[in-house]
Amino acid sequence: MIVNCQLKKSERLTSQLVIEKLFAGGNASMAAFPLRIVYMKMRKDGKNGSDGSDENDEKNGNLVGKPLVSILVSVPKKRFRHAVDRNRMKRLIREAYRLNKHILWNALEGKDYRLALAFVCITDTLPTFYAVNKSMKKALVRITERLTTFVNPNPNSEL
RNA sequence: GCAGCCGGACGGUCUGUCGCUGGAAGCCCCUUCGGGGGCUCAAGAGGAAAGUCCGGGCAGCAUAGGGCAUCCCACUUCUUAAUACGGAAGCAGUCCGCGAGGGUUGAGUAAUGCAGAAGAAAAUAACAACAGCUUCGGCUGAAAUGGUGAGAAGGUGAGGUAAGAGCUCACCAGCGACAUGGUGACAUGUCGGCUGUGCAUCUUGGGUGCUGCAAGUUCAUGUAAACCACCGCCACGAGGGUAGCCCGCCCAAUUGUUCGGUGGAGGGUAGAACGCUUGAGCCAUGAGGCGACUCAUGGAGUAGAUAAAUGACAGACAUGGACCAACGUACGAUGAAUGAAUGUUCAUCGCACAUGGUGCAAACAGAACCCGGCUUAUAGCCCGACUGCUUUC
RNA sequence: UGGGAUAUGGUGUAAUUGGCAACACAACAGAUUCUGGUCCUGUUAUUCCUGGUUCGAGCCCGGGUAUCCCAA
Repeated sequence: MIVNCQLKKSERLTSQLVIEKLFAGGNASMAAFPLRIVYMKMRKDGKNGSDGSDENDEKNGNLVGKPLVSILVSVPKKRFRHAVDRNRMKRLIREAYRLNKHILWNALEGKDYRLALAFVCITDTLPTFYAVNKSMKKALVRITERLTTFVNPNPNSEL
């Protein structure tokens, strides 16, 4: 199989420090209707901050290391009151990303930074999978365009 | 057949492609030898997982002991790990339903207090009206009638009387005593005196430590102000602790509080592992019991995430009701023919069933330490008991 | 996930064993004025919803709904 369609636990964003940094402000964000996407660049060699330095030291010899992109999915309780609907929305978003992640990964091949992504749901009604899939494709294409055209859209991440 | 009521069971199935989570006794690759990755294999949400209304397990802290207060519970007898939450079978009242049934209330009232407005009066009754006497001002008797109110001194009828009254009698409601039946709540009968309603305090009986897996344990990182021990100085005090009070107990003029110093111990932050899933559990059979339930025997059985897995897409089948099609069967209505008549035959219409096709519907809802109960939300379907109406025999 | 609290006009708050739902501001209408403001008068409530206890419920007791707070 040429296109990698897996989405493991290691590609999920779980560190509280990185999440706080991501939502602290100054990071680029964009809306694609059912979703709002916040993303942030991180240095690949682990000099970005104190978040993962020791882990990178451990795995320097390993070629795999950390994945190129870590993601986070968030569905607020205010929009969907029932846990069933929240779970379904998260599953739809995860599925759409899983099937379209090759767009980003191909663009990031050979670059010297990694990416942290957050998908936030901004709709009140449950969409179909087709709608989510369509807007996910559009959003990922737009992100790759931005990354290639603007070399440094986010000066905060260098500090 | 239709409508209903009570109890119980269930709450989609299968295939393909791509994925997620933890596990393994397998195989392969990498390795700093700690481990990591891939393949394969079998497993992976509920009847309510929900609300958090109760209780228990489990964990930590506290705790010599006793009494009172606070707080909780309250028809009876059982039942459960569980006093309270609950469950079963009953008792008494009340409301709804034609009924099967359903809802709801119920420890006691000896004492004390309160009961707005209305009303004469809300409990030592007397406004109008009644009766007797009268100097016509009133006095006396009595509590049936009127009006107010949720509630007006047991109710109805008869006797009785100046007028009246449980004053007397019969029946009824309530209270007490006795007898009988029942484990009991109570029921029935006899006798007695002659009886207001509601709430609270109260009385009686029983019970009650606090906090909750973000509990708690371990590891790594790491060093504050709170805490403990010792020392010092100035000032104040005779007591302090024991969860509210008292007794009791413990410490205490060699002390306590405040302040300063030294030492011990380790708070916060970010993280990993354990706790973490076999539990008062489930199913079957037999026995006991009206029943809830209990006992015995046998059997099956890997959800365990942590910014939080159990999914996405495509298709098939089953289920439900809707529409359409043609034909068949059964029933009913109308019309025609025939016949003295029941009837028979034909045509049209309606309805039901079976067949095929089309598209539709398919609920409520997602484990987070575990368990039991309750409550709430639920499309549809099945089983059993029973009720009402209609039809046939 | 585990604990806990609240809901009263448009807004902010009251309401004493349970007994006529009150106050301020705002809005609207009227009156006053040549007009506007001030002042005066009036109107605006199914006490979050729904059952129960009671003669009577904002208050007491069940069950829902919504909002908020605390604990890493």
